[in-house]
Amino acid sequence: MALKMRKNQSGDVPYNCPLSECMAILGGAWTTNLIWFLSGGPRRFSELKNDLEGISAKMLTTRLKELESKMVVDRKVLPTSPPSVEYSLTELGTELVPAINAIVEVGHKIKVRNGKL
Amino acid sequence: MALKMRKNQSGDVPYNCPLSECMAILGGAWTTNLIWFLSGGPRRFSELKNDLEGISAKMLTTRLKELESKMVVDRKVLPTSPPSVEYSLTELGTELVPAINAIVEVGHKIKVRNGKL
DNA sequence: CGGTATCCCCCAGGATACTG
DNA sequence: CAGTATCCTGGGGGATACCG
Repeated sequence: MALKMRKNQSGDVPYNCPLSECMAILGGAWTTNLIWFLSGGPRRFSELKNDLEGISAKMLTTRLKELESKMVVDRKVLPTSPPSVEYSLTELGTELVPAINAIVEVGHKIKVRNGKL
Repeated sequence: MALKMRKNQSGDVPYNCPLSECMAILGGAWTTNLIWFLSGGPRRFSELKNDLEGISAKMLTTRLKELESKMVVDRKVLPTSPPSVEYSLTELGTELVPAINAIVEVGHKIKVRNGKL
């Protein structure tokens, strides 16, 4: 199912372990998938919207902006008509890929092991 | 900040990529940290509550039950008085650790690189 | 100690409509 | 095509109180 992420009411940081920094990036719903698809190479807005089947334009924009502000994703506007925008992983974003791959790998193991969670 | 995870309204699976299985496990708020602390060895309820500073008993119970039902965590009641309960990672849970370590590692890189996200 | 029960807040994110 | 604006909702999860 889709996952949503929220801050808690206090707004404080509960992550008191080494996971904080990276989870702050990977935390948002769709985020890991977004990075996963971008890891295949630059991708345009509408392509990503297709990749992430079911995501709303609003959330895609939100996540992309968030990742852009965190220097994970690069946004490049191509001077075409109609305008097209290309998103790609920054160097930092690329560094997240191994972690995501590790997740994918375990996910696969789980799937193989017992077709169902 | 603390992260909350929610299902979407449709209840459908948006994860249309290899991340689904594992993220379904790691998705919950506190979950990665919980597994992280358990990776150090068996731990009791109150110890975990201390580890995960700020978590409510309710959520800790919820997450532990969820992970137990997903065969990630094992719950063992020790016949002591007062009663104590020991939680530990199952074999499956142990397989999640490398993925989490990968996340930790990237998080550390990020921290080193620019002390702030 | 190791939980469960209740109450309720809150915002991530979906749906829809519109723009340059 | 690539968004932005607005409205709304549901369930995650905090706070608190209580139990065996």
